Amino acid sequence: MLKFSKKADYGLMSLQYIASVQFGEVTRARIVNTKEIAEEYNIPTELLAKVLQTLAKHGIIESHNGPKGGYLLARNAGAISIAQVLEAIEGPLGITDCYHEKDGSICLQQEHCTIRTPLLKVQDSIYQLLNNMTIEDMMGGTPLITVQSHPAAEGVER
Amino acid sequence: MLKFSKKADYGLMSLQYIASVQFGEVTRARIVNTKEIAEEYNIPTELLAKVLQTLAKHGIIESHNGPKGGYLLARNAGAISIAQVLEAIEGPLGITDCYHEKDGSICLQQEHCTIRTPLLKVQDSIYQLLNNMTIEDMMGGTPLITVQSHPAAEGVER
DNA sequence: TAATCGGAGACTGGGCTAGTCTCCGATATC
DNA sequence: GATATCGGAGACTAGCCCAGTCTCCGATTA
Repeated sequence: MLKFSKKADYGLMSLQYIASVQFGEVTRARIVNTKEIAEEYNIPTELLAKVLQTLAKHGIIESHNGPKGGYLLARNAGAISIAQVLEAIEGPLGITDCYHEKDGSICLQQEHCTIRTPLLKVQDSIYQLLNNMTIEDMMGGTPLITVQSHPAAEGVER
Repeated sequence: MLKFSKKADYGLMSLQYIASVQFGEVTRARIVNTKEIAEEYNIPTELLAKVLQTLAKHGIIESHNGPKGGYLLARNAGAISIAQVLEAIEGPLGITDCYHEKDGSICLQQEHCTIRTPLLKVQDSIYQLLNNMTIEDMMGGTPLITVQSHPAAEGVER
């Protein structure tokens, strides 16, 4: 449940990669193109292209056309939150349908719905969480860590 | 993004309703059946039946067969967390596929994946959030509140 | 001018969600 | 004990959306 789309994963990986190349100390700062990222992470090139185009359209990265073209972060990695990336790729956060009834569809439960308000609090909390974590925060991540499902958290502890 | 399934919504609404009938002060405590909840919230009866069966199978509610049968909360509303309900209905929490590779499918990005560890922290935070809110907490909710998308939270503020 | 990049649209297959239908077993009531 | 009312469970379906592919275009650099 509550899964990110693959596009979102790809987006986050790409941003993390671009940031590491652009601001990392290992190699000299340079522009990064779609193909390079796709090969690095084994992502289908043309799908990744769409993701990066979306991020560029939302002003998260800058695109540069032509040979030797590619992408650069539009602002510092510490100024790009996960929430912004997810919203760009997956659209606005909405735990429940009724929080953005764009298509005019009306919630049949609306008349007696009692979970709308409390769930909105949950949604806002999650949003804060995602909005407070940035690409920069993600860059300390060590690859190839074996991860167990969700360790501690079991039952209601209050 | 990050949307609950309708089944999850239905489950939460039902639990809230059952709790209000079972522990509420308005009417005398009584057992509640599928049809009653379905009519109250305009939910397809047979779909709701499946949801309730799932919740019963996970020990969140007790089922009683036969005429005058129905459901009761298996424990106090304060001891049923949203996380438990969602896990019963939608399966284990997994922000990203790689956190439960049951089907043996291997993440192609695994070799160089750098977002796995940081995203796991996000996931755990969300889990804590959902695990700390209970059906009882949801029962103060006022129906028919008009809700704007997500008000405050804008940009990265730290 | 040609090669290399991003931009953008149409298109497709597959899986999942939401919902329906049908039959079965359990049990309260008369 | 017969019957009506409940939950239990499985098969089935329509539709949507995600993931991925293909194709063509425009921009830019060498």
